[in-house]
Amino acid sequence: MPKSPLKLLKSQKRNAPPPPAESGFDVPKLARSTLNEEVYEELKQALISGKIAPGSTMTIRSLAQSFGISIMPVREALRRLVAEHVLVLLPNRSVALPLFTPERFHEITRIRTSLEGLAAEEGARHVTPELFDRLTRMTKLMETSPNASPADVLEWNREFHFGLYRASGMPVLVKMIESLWLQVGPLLNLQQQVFAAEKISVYVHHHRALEGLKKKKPAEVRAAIIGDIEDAAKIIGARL
Amino acid sequence: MPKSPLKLLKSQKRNAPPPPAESGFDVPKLARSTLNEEVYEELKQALISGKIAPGSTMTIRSLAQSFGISIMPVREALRRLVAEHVLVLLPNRSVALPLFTPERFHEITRIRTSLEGLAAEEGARHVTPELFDRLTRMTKLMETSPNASPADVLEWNREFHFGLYRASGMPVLVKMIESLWLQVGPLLNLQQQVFAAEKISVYVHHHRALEGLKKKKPAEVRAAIIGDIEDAAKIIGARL
DNA sequence: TAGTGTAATAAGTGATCACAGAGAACACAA
DNA sequence: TTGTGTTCTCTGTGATCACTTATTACACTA
Repeated sequence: MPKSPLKLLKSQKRNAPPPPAESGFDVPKLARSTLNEEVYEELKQALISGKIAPGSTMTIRSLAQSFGISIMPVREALRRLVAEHVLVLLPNRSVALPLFTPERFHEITRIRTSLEGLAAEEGARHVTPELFDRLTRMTKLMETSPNASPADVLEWNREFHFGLYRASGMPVLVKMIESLWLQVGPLLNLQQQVFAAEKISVYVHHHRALEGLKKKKPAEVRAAIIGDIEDAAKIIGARL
Repeated sequence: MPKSPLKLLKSQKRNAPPPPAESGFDVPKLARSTLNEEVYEELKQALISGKIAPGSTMTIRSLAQSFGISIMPVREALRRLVAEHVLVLLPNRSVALPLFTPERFHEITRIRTSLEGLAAEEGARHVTPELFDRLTRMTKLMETSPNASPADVLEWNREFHFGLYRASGMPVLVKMIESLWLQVGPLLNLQQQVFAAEKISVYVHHHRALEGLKKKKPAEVRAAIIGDIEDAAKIIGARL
């Protein structure tokens, strides 16, 4: 089991003396974010961008040292990711990014079709013209940017899906789908690389969804999103 | 916003000198459980048994004092429950059991029908004769125990549902459903009290499910479970 | 009496320390 | 060389302390 050193961010010590002067006005900072949230976001980002290999373990202390902070915020961030099933607790009580078995992947795909199908159908019922334009723009962006980085394409794809899902007005559902995307995060990256390499286009499903939105047929939107998920899963599933 | 004192358990201090002798054999203790897990389980139990009122806030220190331990395990247990959306983080960063709005309840019900429908249908495909017997027994138990405590009935009902769901062989799905049940936990208790008071029987759905299992018609099992969820939700939804 | 500003208290966050268990490294014997 | 036992290090868990922020209480003034 490889151990990832994970030198993500070498920030300065926190309890070192404060920066020299800091004279002048402070920015309002509406929502003071805590250190553990920053670590959480940082780790999440590392996961979805494929910087951490599935199966690798990580220790609290080494991460804390990489971040240049004490172990407390790292501890909380890791436990949160475990609670969200993004990381798993090994019997030794150390945390690891779970390995993807074909069974687990297949199961998550089935759950995704069920949940995202619901979100898509309900989102279709509440779609506004502005949202429709944004979704169209995202799809165009993906199609007409052959040289875009996989990370960019993934981000556009994410915006397309979640833009539609959020329109459902079902925040709990959206959170659950986000959690599922996080769990398949390491694979999404692989998926996009395969797509880019083999020039596979799954945008037919996006177009079907847009069509369904225009015709105000929520059931068609649902079918299109499910097709999108299943087609992508077929590619990845074959490579597990 | 009421503050629940929550005197759950007055255990002895942890870092007090160890018990006098402890001579004799220790039980093997396969999985050494940590203090934060115990607190987590304890709080979970308090939630599903309705001991904590929705909307009430709780503080780390007061809980720690109730348990007679330091704040660390309580801190981790609370954050875990927040990560699982059982508790919410208020803007003040204090935690609370969320209030149930009709919208949230309705949304969770829709998600439940989607997810539990899937689990029921898939469970029906893998049901064994032994499991069928157990499910039949649970239903009989519920029907023929007019004086059973609501907590007992809830437990039997839970075993019926999750026994079926677990047969699906989809552990991720089962975990997600468990999380949803936890979120509606405070209402499940209310529900059972209403049922007991008004002698409402929802067991027709259980019988339909058993029938579907016997006839090997997974789709019918799905429909029965969805009917069960929606009927129960109708009762509760009307009282929100 | 009502409103406001200040002091006192409580609570969450982060750092550090202490401890116990697991794992690795190493030395010694067969 | 291989197996075994011991030691040492590493890691997670829990306790305690320090700090900052938010809430409450209280006193003073209009």
